[in-house]
Amino acid sequence: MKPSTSIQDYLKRIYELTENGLPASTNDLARELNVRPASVTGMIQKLAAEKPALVEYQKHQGVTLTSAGKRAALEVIRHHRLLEAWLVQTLGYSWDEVHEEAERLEHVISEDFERRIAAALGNPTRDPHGELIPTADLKMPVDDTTPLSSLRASQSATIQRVVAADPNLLRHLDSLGLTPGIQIEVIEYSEFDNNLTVKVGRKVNVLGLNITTKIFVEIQK
Amino acid sequence: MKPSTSIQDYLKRIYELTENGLPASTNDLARELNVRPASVTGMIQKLAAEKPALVEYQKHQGVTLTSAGKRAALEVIRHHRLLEAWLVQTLGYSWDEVHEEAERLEHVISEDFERRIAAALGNPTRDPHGELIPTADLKMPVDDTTPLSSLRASQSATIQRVVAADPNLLRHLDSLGLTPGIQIEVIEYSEFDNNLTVKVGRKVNVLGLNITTKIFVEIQK
DNA sequence: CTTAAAATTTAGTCTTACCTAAATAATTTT
DNA sequence: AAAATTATTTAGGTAAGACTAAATTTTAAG
Ligand SMILES: [Mn+2]
Ligand SMILES: [Mn+2]
Ligand SMILES: [Mn+2]
Ligand SMILES: [Mn+2]
Repeated sequence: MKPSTSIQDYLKRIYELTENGLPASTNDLARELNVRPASVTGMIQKLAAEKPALVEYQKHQGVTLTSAGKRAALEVIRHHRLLEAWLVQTLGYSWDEVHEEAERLEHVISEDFERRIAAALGNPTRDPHGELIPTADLKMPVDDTTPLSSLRASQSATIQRVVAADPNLLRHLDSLGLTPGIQIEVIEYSEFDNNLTVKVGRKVNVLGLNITTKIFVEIQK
Repeated sequence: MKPSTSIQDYLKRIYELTENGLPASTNDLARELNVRPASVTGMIQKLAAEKPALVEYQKHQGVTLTSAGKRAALEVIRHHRLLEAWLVQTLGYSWDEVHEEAERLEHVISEDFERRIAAALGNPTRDPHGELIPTADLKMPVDDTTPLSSLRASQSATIQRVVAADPNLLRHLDSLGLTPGIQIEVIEYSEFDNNLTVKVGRKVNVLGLNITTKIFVEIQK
């Protein structure tokens, strides 16, 4: 049976919070899901009791996904990211507007709908923010991008991915031309404040750590 | 506040069942909603108690929509029919496949999404089955079509609307070329079985009442 | 190592939207 | 007009998923 919308949201957040290899804490989940910690404990216990279990859970030790849970999470994430790509491509949404809409649609589209938009988009590998889209057989491709913050003077790169949810930040980056697919070149690095001076097209901008750690690039050889 | 998915479905069904001018019965609603009559009574009482009331209800006398209820129903119907049109246009769904998908999406799309697809489609007035789409300000246009069953020999007409939910019937009609926008001409009428012999393109078919009462046309002057 | 603070879990409620079984009302049949 | 049938409502439950308040554990500080 297909998990409820609530369960899908829990699994998706657990996936995201455990990408660093560590279990997700009750509090972190509560914050991400806009729900009280007590509710999270209740849901986690339920997910751990499902057959097959969707999460691995030890009291007070946080929670991780089982393989069944991970599969269900990737299913939702695939829907979400394909939807974002599709809303941008076919309805002219901007990348700061798509998230909310995809957040609701992801739970109700059919597998047929999923196949149709994937095909219509040419089976894209990244969403409008550059996040990798899980494949049709629910494997997450490995991301080999590098944070812009680790580049130094004279290095050139292509922006692959921007990790930001805040629409204001996204619009700001858009206005600077810092979007996936764009070529950039690092002009200067300041070791005191970690600022990077970056050339984008013919414009040059000085970017702080708060921005350069959120942009992931592929370095030019 | 936006009504729940359940309430939206109740209001939509009540709208449809009361289009003939009569109140909708508990049993009919239960059948349409795949729910038990007792559940319908419960929900109806709740909808009648809302402020403002969404339905008018007298015990044992059936239920009708208030103006607030009708507005909420038209909102859902507009979503449904725009979605159907859009799924057919942009994702290549056939008219027998769209209904189910739209039935789920209608509850979760934003008003922004609604505006975008309406604009992308050129503000269409009918969905793929020819059903009228409520306007953006939630008025239902008047339908002035005539059932094909009432035409007689030598009359010509354009198909406007096909009232059928059964995918098999829809596919059959599609195979006969009986779809909205198509020109037809009545060759012969049989008063014994009410069959109509109809020319569609260069093909001629004999259609029974079960089909001719489901096809609505605009008669050529 | 003991205490204070923070995180987590338990216990008990609430709301929504269903259900079944039983009671009542309305409609048909005889 | 009474009896039988059908439709509808009431009463009492269940399941999901949230919440608050209180109890317990874990972690951090002194
Ligand atoms: Mn979601
Ligand atoms: Mn899927
Ligand atoms: Mn429909
Ligand atoms: Mn709307």
